[in-house]
Amino acid sequence: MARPLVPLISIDALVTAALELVDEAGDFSLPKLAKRIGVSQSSIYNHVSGREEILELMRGRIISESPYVLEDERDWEASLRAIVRSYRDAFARHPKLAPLLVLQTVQDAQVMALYENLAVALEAAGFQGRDVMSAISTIDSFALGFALDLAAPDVVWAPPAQGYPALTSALAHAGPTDERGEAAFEFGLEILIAGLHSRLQSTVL
Amino acid sequence: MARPLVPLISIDALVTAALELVDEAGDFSLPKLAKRIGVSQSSIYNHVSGREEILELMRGRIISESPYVLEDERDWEASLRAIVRSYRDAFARHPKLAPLLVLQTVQDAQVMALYENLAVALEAAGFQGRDVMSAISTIDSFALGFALDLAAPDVVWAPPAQGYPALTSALAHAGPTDERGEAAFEFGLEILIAGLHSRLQSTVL
DNA sequence: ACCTGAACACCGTTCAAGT
DNA sequence: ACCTGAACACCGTTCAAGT
Repeated sequence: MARPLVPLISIDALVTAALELVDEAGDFSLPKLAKRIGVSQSSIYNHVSGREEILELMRGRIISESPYVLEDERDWEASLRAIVRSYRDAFARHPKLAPLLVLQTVQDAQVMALYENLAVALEAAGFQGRDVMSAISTIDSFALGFALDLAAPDVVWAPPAQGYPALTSALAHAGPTDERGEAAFEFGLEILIAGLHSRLQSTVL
Repeated sequence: MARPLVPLISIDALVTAALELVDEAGDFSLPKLAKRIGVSQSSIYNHVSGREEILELMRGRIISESPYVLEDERDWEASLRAIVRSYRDAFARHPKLAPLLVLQTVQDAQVMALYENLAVALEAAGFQGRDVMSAISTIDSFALGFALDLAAPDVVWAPPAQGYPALTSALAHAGPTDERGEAAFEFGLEILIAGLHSRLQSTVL
């Protein structure tokens, strides 16, 4: 077979299949991707520059699948909540994807727009100068960290029976895994916002 | 050559060489590691179960190279600062390592002890029940996120000239890269602690 | 116990050849 | 323009063979 009348591959189908592989197995490879869409490995390169671009397309896809609405530009707290929550939800639907993306620089325009909105909200809040960038970093670290937490459910959460009493007791009170993740995220978001408020007050004075 | 009188490989030398490779190139492979210590690829398996164990050993190494001292058990804020700072410093010395470790579950005892100390400090602060675990998750996300930030210096930080005014302006005020990372971490740590304080007050009332 | 070399089943990417 | 198959340079891991 050579060139077909209708292309066998679309970028959309490519991204969908790659995302399915990641959701199922935690990773994807070009051979497996090719097999899934019934095409030869090398023909993928007619649509995409390589593995990295596919990863970046996946980032764009999940971000756009989890849109956020900024109701009132002046309510920075609501904006910040909406943005962080949407970012986290995007990865909650594809937890295995987060670890694959941390190796790579963001290029997706949607994600860039998300950070722009964050910067706008923080200026509206009253942050100035270098603090705007510091706050973005902090929020970014927080959101990324929680996205990764979703992919690694038993990082801390299975200590040996002996020798970690406080940790074991904390775990016993935490409830089942999914609730725990949800509760932790809500807790963290409150901490973050309370911390930002407190910082604003001490700067203004 | 067969079995030498003195082993050619020590785990210590293995980990050191692997860490050098990661620091230099952002990754390591068994062939390259073998070449660096002048040994054949397969002999590595006489000392270590495989790639994953080497990664886990690297985690242990950098954590133990960045010790923390808990001066006063009752001063939870100081304890928390010391722990988070030490964790972050460990990765600051080997920024390229962080992305490689997020794919993997923590098994290192030193790291487990670090979380135990965190749990103790949070209970001393007055957190109870599921909040202890939520607070650990939040601190963990924060520390991990900042560690990753060190490895990806230009994630957000190079937006296109057009279309991202708030982000571009924030960047302009942020200063050089290294200072920016340092300032952001200090800012974030203050936010985190202020947020935890605020949460404690509102729960007590 | 510890090393070697060969082998295996995987990768991502390139490229000439086809229509 | 878009597909194929073969080729290349890489992986991680296993295993029989040596001392």
